[in-house]
Amino acid sequence: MATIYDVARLSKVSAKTVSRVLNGDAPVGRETREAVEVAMAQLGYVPSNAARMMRSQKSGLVGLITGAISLPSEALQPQGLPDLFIVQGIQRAMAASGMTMMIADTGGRLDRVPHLIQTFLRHRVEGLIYVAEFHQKVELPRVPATTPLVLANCFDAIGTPAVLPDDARGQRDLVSRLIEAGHRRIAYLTLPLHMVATTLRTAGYAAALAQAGLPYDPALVDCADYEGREDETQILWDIIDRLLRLPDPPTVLCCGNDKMALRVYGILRSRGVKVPDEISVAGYDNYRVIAETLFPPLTTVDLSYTAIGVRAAQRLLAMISEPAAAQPQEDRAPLLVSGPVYWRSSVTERPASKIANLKLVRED
Amino acid sequence: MATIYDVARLSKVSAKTVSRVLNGDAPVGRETREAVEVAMAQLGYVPSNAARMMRSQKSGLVGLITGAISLPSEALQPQGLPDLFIVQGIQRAMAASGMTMMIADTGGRLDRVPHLIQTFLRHRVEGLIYVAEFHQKVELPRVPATTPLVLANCFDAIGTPAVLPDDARGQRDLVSRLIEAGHRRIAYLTLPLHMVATTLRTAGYAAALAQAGLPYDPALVDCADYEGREDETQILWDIIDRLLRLPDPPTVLCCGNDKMALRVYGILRSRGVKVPDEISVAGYDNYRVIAETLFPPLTTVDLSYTAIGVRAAQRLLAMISEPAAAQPQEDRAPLLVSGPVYWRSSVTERPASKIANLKLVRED
DNA sequence: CGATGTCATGTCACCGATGTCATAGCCAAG
DNA sequence: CTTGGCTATGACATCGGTGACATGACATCG
Repeated sequence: MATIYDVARLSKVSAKTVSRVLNGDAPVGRETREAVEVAMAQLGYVPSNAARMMRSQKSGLVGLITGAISLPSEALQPQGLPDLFIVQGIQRAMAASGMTMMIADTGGRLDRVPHLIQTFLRHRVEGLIYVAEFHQKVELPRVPATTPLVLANCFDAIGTPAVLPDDARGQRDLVSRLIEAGHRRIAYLTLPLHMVATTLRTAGYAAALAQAGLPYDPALVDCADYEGREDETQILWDIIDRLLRLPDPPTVLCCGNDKMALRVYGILRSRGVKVPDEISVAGYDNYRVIAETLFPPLTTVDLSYTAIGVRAAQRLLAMISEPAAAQPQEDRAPLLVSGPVYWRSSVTERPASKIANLKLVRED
Repeated sequence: MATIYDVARLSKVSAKTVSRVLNGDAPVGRETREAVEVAMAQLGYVPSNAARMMRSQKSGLVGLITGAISLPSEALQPQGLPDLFIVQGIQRAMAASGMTMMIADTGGRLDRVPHLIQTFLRHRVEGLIYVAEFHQKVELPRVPATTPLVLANCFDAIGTPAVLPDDARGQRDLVSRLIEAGHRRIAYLTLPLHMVATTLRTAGYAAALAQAGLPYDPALVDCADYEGREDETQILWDIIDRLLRLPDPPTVLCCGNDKMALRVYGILRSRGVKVPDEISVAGYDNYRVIAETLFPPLTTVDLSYTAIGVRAAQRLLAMISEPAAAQPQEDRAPLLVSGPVYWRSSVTERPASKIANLKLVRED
């Protein structure tokens, strides 16, 4: 591959002048510049970042580590989608800033992370982002203090800057909206209890009720997702059965995520309960493939993973450009990203009170 | 950041000896090695890839370009998932080979590709992979012949090495399996006609029928996806309505993808037609969030994007290690990747012939 | 016992850019 | 006519490693 010296020779100037043409950091005579440009084009010259980096000590690189790492359990949903959306968001923001991204994934093995970080450091990345697959607590190996690190969709015990979904607010917004629409008996089918999102969203659910002066009825809240269990559909079926038999049954089922809502649709359908005429259903994630395609389309909360990615990237870029130690302490707090409620026809505006109940009787 | 000279000074040897410890490419005395290792640890030394690259002329990098680029139309499904799975596969294979991946996405703008390639060339990537979002024909700017390029999920007019899903075979396998299960009237609801996958899968559908000696009935094949049209659910409804009213209606609906199958479930449900008792449904993609979560779970064809990614990476690695021009011409042919049929309970083994028909009458 | 080979290590140039400093030409101000 | 300032350019060192080659100390072999 042609070097700057080849270009210099061909255009009969010094290498330094070619460098000046490349970087435009000093005046270059018009004719000289043109001659150099011709020579570069003719040779197909592409400057070497490696050489440039050696002098300038700036790599223009950021490293991204992703992977399905969980601290508590190893058994997760085998999806791994959210992190990919986050990656897209990060990529977008990084590209806009002129940074090039190096990406590596752990393939689920936490023990590989140190090695990946090492690889990135060899390339002298100017910053690192770690992306988790779902909102969780992580524990990463220390990275040199000179290399800024941002956590996306996760946080750690030592206060590393993080960007997180605002689960509490999302669920609260949704439930508030349901209450506005006239719903009073709102069931909440949660994701596994050990998940951070579950805790936060349940709090959001409770907050919305409290704000509206409605009672929190424990009978309406149940964990409906025991990941990996064979009989998960059966569990969900039983919970729905129990809810529908309540003396004062819910008029809407809030599901832990859109995927659960999809399953709920199937169960309700096989019981002959019509959505939304007889009971409303809401999800979480705005997982469009499901939410928009389901019939009727699903009311849900947007969990904009892309936005989390963008914010994480911006946060990292700020840390890179700033004098490092100059981070005010409020900047250490996690940044919460929230998305809007998407109101679709799976929820009625004026709930049909007890029709679901009647239906239940007919079914039996 | 500490350099090799710092390590050399601290451990009282020459820089070259430190280099030998690092690379293990020449014998180093036991004590010397240990002293060097101690010094490296003490200084937190991380070798600079840039410097190494300058001498060795090997970057250990591969570039990956991804993005929602379509040649024919700009209006696509806003999903962008497949390419991300492919990226995961590539990443996995690359990591296994010791390569580091740089990734860039086009954000949908084809005109950015040259710039991205330029960036990669500056980093002296040893190879490039271009990943498309769905099976399509693309037209990329020329890259220097010295940098191998592989296309994943797409192909071009000039025979660039490619890795593609075997759509024809996948659909043929599925339909053959349906025929084995006793189905004779198999409807096929295709994706948009301009898509490469549609042409190939329709051919696969026809091939399976031909192989079994069954007639190809044009009345059973229809395009059910006019992307972006407002009334797409209506179109699908009308098609299903027409199919169910046929004198000899289908016993199974093969959908262009799992997402369409999800929509079909909704329509059938609202018509009171039971799946699979009254009619069977099959999808394509094995999009697990849908296929496994739907009730009943969906029979579909696995379109292993991850495998496409792995194969593309392997192909690129082969091109990198080989003497380049030594590619036999059969290696120029696209590599087709096929996945298995996932047989789930949305399809009956012995179809209930005309019950769907009766149902239709009742509904009216 | 000298020739040869292997081990362990060092010296030095070089990879391809850029930063620093020098220099030559030109023009305007003093 | 100097002098200072600006433009346009080049010489050279340097970034942090590695390749080529050299060297000294031993061990082995015929």
